[in-house]
Amino acid sequence: MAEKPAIRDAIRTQEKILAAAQAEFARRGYDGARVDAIVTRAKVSKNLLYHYFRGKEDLYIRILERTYETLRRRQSDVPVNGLDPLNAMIRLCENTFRVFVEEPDVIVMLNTENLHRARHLAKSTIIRSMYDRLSENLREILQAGEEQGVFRKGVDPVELYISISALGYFYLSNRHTLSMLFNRKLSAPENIEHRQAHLVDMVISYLTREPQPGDWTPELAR
Amino acid sequence: MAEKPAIRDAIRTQEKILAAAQAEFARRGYDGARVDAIVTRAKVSKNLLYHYFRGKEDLYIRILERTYETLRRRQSDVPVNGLDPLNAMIRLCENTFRVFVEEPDVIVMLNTENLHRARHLAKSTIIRSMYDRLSENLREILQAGEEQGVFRKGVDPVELYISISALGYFYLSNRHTLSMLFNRKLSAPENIEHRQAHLVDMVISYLTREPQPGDWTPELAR
DNA sequence: TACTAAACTAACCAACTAGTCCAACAAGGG
DNA sequence: CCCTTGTTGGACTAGTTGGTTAGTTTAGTA
Repeated sequence: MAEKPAIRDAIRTQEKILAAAQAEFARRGYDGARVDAIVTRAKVSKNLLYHYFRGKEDLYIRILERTYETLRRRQSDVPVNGLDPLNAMIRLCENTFRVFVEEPDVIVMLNTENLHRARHLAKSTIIRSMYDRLSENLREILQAGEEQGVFRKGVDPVELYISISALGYFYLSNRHTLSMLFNRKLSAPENIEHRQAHLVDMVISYLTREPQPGDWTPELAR
Repeated sequence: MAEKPAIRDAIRTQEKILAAAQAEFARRGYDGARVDAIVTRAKVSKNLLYHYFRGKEDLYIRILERTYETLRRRQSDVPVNGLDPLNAMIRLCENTFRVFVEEPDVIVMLNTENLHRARHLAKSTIIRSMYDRLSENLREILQAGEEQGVFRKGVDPVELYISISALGYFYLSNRHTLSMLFNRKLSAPENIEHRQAHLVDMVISYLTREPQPGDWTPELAR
């Protein structure tokens, strides 16, 4: 902000390349991305890319790491502590959804990485360490809610986190096909808002409903 | 069945090519898929592929159409009619999830198509016509449940369908990264079963809970 | 048996793609 | 002024990739 757009700034240049790489990978996926397209986007010569980075895969892993950093930072930069369990949970839901809405690149990166069966994620020790705190955090909220009698008992934190993510993620990641099939523009702001409310509604309904035995047959033993 | 594995059988050969193409596209996505890999998988010469199909994209669209056919057929081949709303809904949830579990290619194909922003889907009129009945069907179940006082009022069928899909789809499509981050093998059969029960639990909890005003602040107007 | 259409193949091609090499230029600090 | 560091340009390669050409084999039929 205070600095001029310096002509020769190694860090800034690398940042430009990374930004271009992110845009390209998030647009086309790993196999669809073109190194030439990245250097063009970054307005940088090809040599420079190979000067600062080992190559396409190296660049991809960097972007993947940044993706998870963004995800975790934005999920946890909320003062969830200090709130009562119900409002903490609502906040957590809204935050998770908001990240996906405001950082759409995240979704494509995660999809791409899953297409590759988490091959690159396996190589990155940094990312895996970021998820230790999450389920712990979630467990605390759940336990507090349980003790206060507002949440049902025995909720699995991981399963719940997956559900919270799922309700927003799928809506956004599959919005192109869904919009076409249901003739409804899912990315319209009012629909996004509506989805957020629906997400919160579902999660809280689930948590605040005491499951009655014999309520509905589990149907597992068919 | 009655026929021998005929040496020269045009239809059978095309089927072999399509099967190989599906395997390849579902494994690597559109850009990662290789035409050479398809002909090798199909044990067929390359030009035969170009004899029967226009090219890679044509083949891809064929597979995409088959994907949606499978999806819709397997979702609706259940006798949902005749059941009470609650059990009909449970069946619908289980079916939707089961398709994703048993036809994992579907997930990758849909992800791939969304990466390409439904570009190919837009070209296929056949697929779009398959989704007219779905939301109608869902609306009927919801209305019946509403009238019998077992479901809450004013549920949006499309929003609900997206949620039902989401809870299973995301779990499976992102299982590679999630398994690694949470140190839990999501594709283990017992976990799959567990997820199915959780999915049904969430959906039914949502539907059977009458939302109380002031229950939790919508938090939309911050 | 001669002929034909369809089924099928091997070899090839032109375009593309990730990555390299080398020579040079530009800016700023000492 | 020089030296380090940042940066560009262009030509190049080795391997891939989607797609084509030119031709062979097989089954059915008259």
